Amino acid sequence: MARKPTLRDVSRAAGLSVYTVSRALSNGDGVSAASRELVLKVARELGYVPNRAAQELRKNTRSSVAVVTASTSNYYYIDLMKGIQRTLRLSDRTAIVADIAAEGVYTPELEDATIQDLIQSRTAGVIATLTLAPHNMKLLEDWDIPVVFVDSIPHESATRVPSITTDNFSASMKVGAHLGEHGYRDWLFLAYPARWSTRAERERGIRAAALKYGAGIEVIESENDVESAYATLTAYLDTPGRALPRAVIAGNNPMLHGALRVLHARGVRIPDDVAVVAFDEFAWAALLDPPLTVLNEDSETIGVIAAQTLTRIIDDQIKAELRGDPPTPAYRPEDRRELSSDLIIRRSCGC
Amino acid sequence: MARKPTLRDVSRAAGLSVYTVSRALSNGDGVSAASRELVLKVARELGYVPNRAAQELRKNTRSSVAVVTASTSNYYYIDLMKGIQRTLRLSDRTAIVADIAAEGVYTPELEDATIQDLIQSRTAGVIATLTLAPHNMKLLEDWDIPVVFVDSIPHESATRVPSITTDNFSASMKVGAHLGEHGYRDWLFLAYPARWSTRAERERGIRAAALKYGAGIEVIESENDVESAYATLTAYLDTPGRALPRAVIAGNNPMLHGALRVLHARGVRIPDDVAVVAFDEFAWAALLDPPLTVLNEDSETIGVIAAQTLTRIIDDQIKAELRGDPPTPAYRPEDRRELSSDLIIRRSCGC
DNA sequence: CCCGCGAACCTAATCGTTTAGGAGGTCCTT
DNA sequence: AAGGACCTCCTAAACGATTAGGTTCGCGGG
Repeated sequence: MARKPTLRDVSRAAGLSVYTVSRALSNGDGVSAASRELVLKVARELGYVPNRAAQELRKNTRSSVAVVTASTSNYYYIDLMKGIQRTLRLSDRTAIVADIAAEGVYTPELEDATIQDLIQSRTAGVIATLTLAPHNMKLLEDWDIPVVFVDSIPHESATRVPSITTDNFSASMKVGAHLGEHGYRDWLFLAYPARWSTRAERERGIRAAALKYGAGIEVIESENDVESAYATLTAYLDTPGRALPRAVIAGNNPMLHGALRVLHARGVRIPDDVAVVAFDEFAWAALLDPPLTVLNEDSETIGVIAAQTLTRIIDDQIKAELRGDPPTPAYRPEDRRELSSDLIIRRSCGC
Repeated sequence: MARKPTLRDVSRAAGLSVYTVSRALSNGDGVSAASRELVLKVARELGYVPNRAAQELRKNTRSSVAVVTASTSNYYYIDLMKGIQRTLRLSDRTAIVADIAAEGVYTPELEDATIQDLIQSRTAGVIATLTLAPHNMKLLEDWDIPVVFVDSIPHESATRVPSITTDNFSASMKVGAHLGEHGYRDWLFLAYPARWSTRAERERGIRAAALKYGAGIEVIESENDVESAYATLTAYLDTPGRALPRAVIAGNNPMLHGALRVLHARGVRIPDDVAVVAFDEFAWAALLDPPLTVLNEDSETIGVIAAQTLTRIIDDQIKAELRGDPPTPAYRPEDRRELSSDLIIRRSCGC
């Protein structure tokens, strides 16, 4: 098309003012049935499609929500995104994913740049899967952009911000208890960085369980991707004088993947030589060799709840704005939800 | 913040016109070093962030690229997206994923609505992972929105449109040949709908191989998700008088998942009772029980190439526009790329 | 001393919408 | 017949940026 048709083109072709055309297309009143029909017909013939940038500029609205993640190699995000997308579709919003990890590695600069970018595009809201830097939370607050945390919780300076998480402490206790009941007394927790707030809770739960069952617990930390997990665990096991632990607890999906790869590479038998349990159930867990005992965080549901919460806050904001009130996000205490999760017992624990 | 600072606010605070401020912030010339510094300082103090909707409207540019998919439950997309994101980041563009499957099921209406939505937001370009309806291709063409296909190829009415695919025919031949050399003579191909053009190629290759090795081949089709695959295969096997095939070929990732679940549920031993091979290598394939023999489509590379191709076309478009030429996407014949792929032989085939 | 030129800056139009504030016309009520 | 109440439709001002086309001013050359 040489020049894309605009409202004015439709207006000229229909012999009506742009006002009437606009109203007709947006289903507003103040337009006779005849005019509306004419407008719709002409618009169709011309192939008119409204320009969203112009609409958003004029109406001061925005239609997309950003999901901020790092390390998309985490398969857990698939289900999460599914839940989010499904829910957002109901209110005609779209999700864009903003990954603050380049080549798999997180950098604070990239986090800052990403947030800046989100503000530039005046995102309607943010769903964050990891704890964001306080100054970035401040920025989002300044611009009245609501944030909902998922899985991770916000930095303590932002306690009002909603979060949908699992009760990671109890969950970890369950994991530890199961290991303890198997009689294992020598555990290794393969953890990811504390940037994901779940890390601390999970470690705390595991440690509490270890204490209760009189088990020894070692915690090692790796970057949040498969390669790092592989390297970290290998280095740990290769340290002279170090014996295999009796049980390995993988902190999340990438940690699990890395750990399984090193155990396979070394010909270690699971669960006979070492038992393996992990967080974050995912589609293939039951089909692995052996089938994996994992904690079932229902991440699709978490995604749904997060998206619903965010949607509600955004809608409230819009209403407030119409009333002439400031569009400060109205967070409610009950938006901080903590779901429980079950241990799905399969074979890798020794059962 | 009560009212978000705009260019005008910065202009007033700095005592300079909006023109000067705009030029200073966008690093243009015609501004003295002193003024530029002042502007930057004031902008920082006020927390000014440009409004992208206004910029895009005025400059008639757009910064995001849409990835059109259906059925995100396909794990194969993770690597693809990784490649795409990584590449787009280089040119300051962002990817938004537009899923044209609601609750996992594809509908033509949703495809139309999605395309309409992409045009409304004046997307810079589209990466399509499945064949789009001809009228939607027409629409995108009318709006000068370049499209690059990935994995699938476009409908025959749009032969000039680029596509980055694997050579599915040869690949399928490899799969079939390997099965043939194992001496298996009774194959079942679990396929997804032909909306993904790979389906036809893959079936053709398998059939050719079956012919060559004198094997019997049955093809059954399911919707492109795990549940459907499970149901379809179960129904097939439950048909009275039907025996287990000697080899199952899973057409893609969801088909594989469904198939493995029914085989596990029935206590069928792999590869002793039936051999399993699949398309689309993915992260967990080597850790399954047994480790899976799969075709290695390097989907991250495909993503990179697709994003590079699209980026180049968009940049050419922008240049053409600056010259005053029409912004018709300049597709080149060499943009139709077909990569080869290897069979990764593990254990599920009987090796 | 005057002219010309370039740098620095400004005014105002523009991108494609939405919408406040009227204007004109029809029709009912009294 | 006059006054209102409604519709329908229009004009023109936003929204927040970019930029074409001036204007002003200082300075160097003739």
